[in-house]
Amino acid sequence: MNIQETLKEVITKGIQEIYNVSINTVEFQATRKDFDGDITVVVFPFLKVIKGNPVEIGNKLGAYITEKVTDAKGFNVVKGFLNIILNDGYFLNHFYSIYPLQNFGFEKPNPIEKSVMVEYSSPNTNKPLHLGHIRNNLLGYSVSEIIKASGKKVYKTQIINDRGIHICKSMLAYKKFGQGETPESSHLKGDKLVGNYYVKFDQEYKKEILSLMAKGLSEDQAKKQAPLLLEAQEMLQKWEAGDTTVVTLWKTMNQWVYDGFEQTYKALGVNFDKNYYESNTYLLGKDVVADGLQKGVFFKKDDGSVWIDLTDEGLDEKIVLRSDGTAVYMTQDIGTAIQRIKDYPDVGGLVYTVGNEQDYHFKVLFLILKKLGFEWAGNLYHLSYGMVDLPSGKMKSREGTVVDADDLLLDMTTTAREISEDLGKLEGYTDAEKKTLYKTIGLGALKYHILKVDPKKRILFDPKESIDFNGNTGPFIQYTYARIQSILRKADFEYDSTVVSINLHEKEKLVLKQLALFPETIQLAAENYSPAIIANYTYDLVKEYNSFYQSIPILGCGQLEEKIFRVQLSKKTSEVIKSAFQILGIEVPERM
RNA sequence: GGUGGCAUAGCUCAGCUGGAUAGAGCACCUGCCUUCUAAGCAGGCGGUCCUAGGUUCGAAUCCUAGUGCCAUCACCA
Repeated sequence: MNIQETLKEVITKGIQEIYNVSINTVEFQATRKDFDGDITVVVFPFLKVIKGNPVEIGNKLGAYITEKVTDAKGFNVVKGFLNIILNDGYFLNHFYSIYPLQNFGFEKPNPIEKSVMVEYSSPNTNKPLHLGHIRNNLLGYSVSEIIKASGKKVYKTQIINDRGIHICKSMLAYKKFGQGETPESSHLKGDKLVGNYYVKFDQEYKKEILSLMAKGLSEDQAKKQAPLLLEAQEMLQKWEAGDTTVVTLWKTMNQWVYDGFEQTYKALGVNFDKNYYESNTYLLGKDVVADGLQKGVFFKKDDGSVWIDLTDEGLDEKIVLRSDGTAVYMTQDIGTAIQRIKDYPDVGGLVYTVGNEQDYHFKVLFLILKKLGFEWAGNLYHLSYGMVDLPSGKMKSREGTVVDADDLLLDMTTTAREISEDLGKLEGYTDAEKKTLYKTIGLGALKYHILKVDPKKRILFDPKESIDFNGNTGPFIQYTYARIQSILRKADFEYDSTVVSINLHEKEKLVLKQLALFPETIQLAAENYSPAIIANYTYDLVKEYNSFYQSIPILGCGQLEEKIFRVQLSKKTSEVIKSAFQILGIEVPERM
């Protein structure tokens, strides 16, 4: 039983004995640093059943607790706060209960719990990945790992948007202007090459619009009648009809893009258990809609289009099937969700990592699935995150105002190299080791920078201002890890024994307390789908550790038992740093 | 206009189910490398927690109204 439960029992009993009233909750909080004590009981809520002065009640309770609870050695009362001071033995016991654990804080997959499928990335195959995708990928990957660590099996997936008018646009531009260019001939990454033609299409299309407008058409007319657009639409029809030439080109260009994406994913350190392709799923869902129409979940309008009426839920009517019987995005998403549960019957819930511009779409999707009566429909979550904007505003691929993912990753590595070379601490490292390290640090800086922010908040990214490597940053935490590794390398004595008879230093206690919070932090982060909670926890841990590190000697400590304990404490701290960063998708270096 | 999100130090952000004097980092200023890695530590400066009401012993946190920014409301994705 943990100390909080023990205290709750004792307090309940104490209040019964002293005041002859019963209470059912006790409010605890960690004692603030500027007060003496370890755990605090808030007395105010008791005033509802006990009339009296909170300080007096606090004193009586404090005395009762110190008498009954062996781990409590003293107390003080400030206003209505009863601060309880615990014995060092309590902290040491707790430490040795977690010290030997391999994956402290991680819950083993619970066989009773249903698995979760997390979708993230889900790119279009007509342009390269940019900073917005990076946020998506980092969030999706990390949330997957966090849920896993919280005790559920997780499948990572993406749906690749490999068909549609936008794909035809780059295909058409390539056909017209490509002159047989390939990634090999141009030495371009495949996704970059294809992206160039997407931009090219837009440029040529705009020219056509202008010339049509010069001939007297309105802007709207010109946009609809531009020959390039008509041709792209025609291409889409041919694709849907299975036209060999179009499909061959589509396959070729998509493969280029996949190869390019694969490189970027690898560089980012993300992966997937299962890929879905829109070209396979876009027709799914139609049967379900027909079914739902029979059941009366949907209704048909005179023109044959099928809708759902969500006005009762405060939303609008939403189309689920066009009048010509073709599927819209929603149709597909309904079908894909059902398909996923079919493919993975152990999955009991889905998480969609998609930007907050699609909040409405997912609200509707979830409602529809619920109305269709799927029992898992209550376990759908839209991991909605804020946009990554530039000082100039939104990133737009067609206008070239994007921060390219590959470029950014390279920049981060370069910065890491420059800083490392300046500091010059890598004597004895081979060039290959250094290269790996620069990547670890650069990537760590970027990932931490993005993940430490609450997902729902938008991020303003200024390419001119470099991402920090000092303060509340990834490299700072990695650095602390590396410092501890250095200590462990130098600790050339046995430090396996259990230490019992030492007086804990205040700084040691602070580190211990923070370590103890790791398991509940993982659960909290999983419940909130928030890597930011893990990031902030880790930062707090590292701050406490550094303060300890710098104010008392570890290896230089003359007293053997204390020295052993300090090494053990350091070791455990580094393990937790590593675990926490692992679920953020960030690596830690042995030296830096 | 309807709906949703966000608003905390000059800048970037924490602040768990309401609790003590609202916390970090960056920037600026002071100290600390002949002792375990100074990508660090210790300290200083800096706040009408958007505004106005309300609930409460107690509100940055909950409720209402307003303001600002963003998103969304298509037989688009």
